[in-house]
Amino acid sequence: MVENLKEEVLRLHAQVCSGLADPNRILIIYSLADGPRNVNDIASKMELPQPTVSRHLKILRERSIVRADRDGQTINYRLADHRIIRALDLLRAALADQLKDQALLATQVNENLVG
Amino acid sequence: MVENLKEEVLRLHAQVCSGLADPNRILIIYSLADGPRNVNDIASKMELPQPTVSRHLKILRERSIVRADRDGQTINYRLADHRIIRALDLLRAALADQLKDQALLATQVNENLVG
DNA sequence: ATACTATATGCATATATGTGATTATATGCA
DNA sequence: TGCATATAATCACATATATGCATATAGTAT
Repeated sequence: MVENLKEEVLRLHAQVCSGLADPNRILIIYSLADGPRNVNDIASKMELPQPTVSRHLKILRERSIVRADRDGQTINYRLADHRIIRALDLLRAALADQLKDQALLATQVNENLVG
Repeated sequence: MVENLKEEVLRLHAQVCSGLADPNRILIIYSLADGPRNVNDIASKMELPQPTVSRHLKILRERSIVRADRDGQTINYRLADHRIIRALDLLRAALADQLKDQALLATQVNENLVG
């Protein structure tokens, strides 16, 4: 019973994470970091077809990463929880350090080859 | 040029995130939080076939989420950067709050229906 | 009703997943 | 050096899911 609960939470967890697995969706999330945006704003900013953005927003909605508020004709999307930005920033920091280390390693290898 | 760089980093970022998109991989990551483990340990602990775990580990390796160190006959896997645990915990906290809110909302709706 | 905005659907293509069977790699010992 | 063993990775297959785009539908305001 407890195992099922754990598994369910894990599944949800993974579901949230799968919402982050596309570059366009990460861009959308960051574009919402400053405040709400509607679909067309995001689409024109990202230079993507509107249906494509809409589909990504649907995925983000289903995972409760963003919320939709209708305001007249437009629907504004906003982040459901800004901790997602902090989580992404943590991953970016880790990624940056890793790339830095790889670059350093490449330089050292190159120096060894040259020197 | 700068745009290409940004896109490349985003792609990498999404690649890292896609490594988190499977429940079994999240379990593997958490099972490595306490220290290194080899493939068979993880497989028996998770009750999954060894090739399945090996495949997930390959994905995690390709995304530099885990690193492999050979020690004699066994290969021990460890987390490349523990910030990934912090990022996952942030997402879990956000998810937990959200589930709590939903439960609260459900209770309130129920009270309204009953009372 | 009409124009405008946003969402949903259908299709083709591409990628992910789990599992059993097989192969590869490295170690340990004669 | 050569062989046996333990460990891990890969292959092959079926199934499932994700993606992009074009088109169609639904909802809102004037």
